[in-house]
Amino acid sequence: MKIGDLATASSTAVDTIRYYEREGLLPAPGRTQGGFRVYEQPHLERLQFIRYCRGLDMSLDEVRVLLRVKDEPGSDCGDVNALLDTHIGHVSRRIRELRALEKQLRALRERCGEARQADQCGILHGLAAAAQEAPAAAAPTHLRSVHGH
Amino acid sequence: MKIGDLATASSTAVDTIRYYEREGLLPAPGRTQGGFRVYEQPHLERLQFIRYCRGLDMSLDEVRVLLRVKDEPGSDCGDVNALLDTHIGHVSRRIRELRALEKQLRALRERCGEARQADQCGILHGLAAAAQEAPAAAAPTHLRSVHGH
DNA sequence: GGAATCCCTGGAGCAACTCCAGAGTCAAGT
DNA sequence: ACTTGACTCTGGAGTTGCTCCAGGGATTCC
Repeated sequence: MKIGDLATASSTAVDTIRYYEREGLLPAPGRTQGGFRVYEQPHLERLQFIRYCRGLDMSLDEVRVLLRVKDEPGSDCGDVNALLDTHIGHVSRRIRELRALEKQLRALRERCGEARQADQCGILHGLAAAAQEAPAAAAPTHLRSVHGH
Repeated sequence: MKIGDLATASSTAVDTIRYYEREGLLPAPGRTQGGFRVYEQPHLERLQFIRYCRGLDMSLDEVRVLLRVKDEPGSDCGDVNALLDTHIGHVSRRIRELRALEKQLRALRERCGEARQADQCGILHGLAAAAQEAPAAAAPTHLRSVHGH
């Protein structure tokens, strides 16, 4: 199958497939005489594995670890367990952060019921005051995504 | 004050301050004869406002909207309310996504109690099977961060 | 006046793609 | 056989919000 077929079969953009190849996640496939990539079933399965892991919010580096263990059937899967534990930790921390954030945002939103003049907007005032009064919290303390830091 | 003082006072990296200036979030300050930036109190307040909003996980584009309204005291703050509502929506959707994700990950983790040979690892098997059996879910359906799409 | 510390600009690099231009290849229809 | 249209190729730039140089100049302190 050609790259377009693989893209359809895996619901992945063609550019993303080529990107994974450059990144060493997918092995370089065969080529036609004209230079088109030709994929087989194992490529599809590997790609689906990668996409599924990405769907679980793993980074490509994390996926790389999984693939490396997967590629050596005799190896020990301790790394996989550890990776998953760490990843679960990241996800639940991020959930806690976002819950706190949501609370803050809802409190802020309550300060301005509906549109008025900007200089009387409770939200803008609230933000300005909070920025002054909470200099420690003024710097972002939480992670942007589940990965990071 | 010079850029380093502003950086200290706002817990912001010097590079970040220059970046905000390039991005038009902070007005270009005065300069010494030698070309050093010289900031006044209003700069600090504006920067703290920006950093606080970033701490609330707003994008710089969102902050830009807030600042624009803030800069025109007579204007209507409807945009601010709308922005906050949208942002709260993003955050709570992201929380829901991450909760579902956490559940999936914990279920997966249960499949391999401790380290064994990779080809018998319940996690790797679970991932491979899920990738096959859930072709619709194979493509990431959720957002990476609270922003996106 | 010399050293240490600051500051300047411009550009590259991160993650994980996405989108483009300009050129070549392939399959189907006539 | 030839044309058309859809597909594919490579290489490079753009995205977000910074961060981290290198190779200079400015200031300040002793």
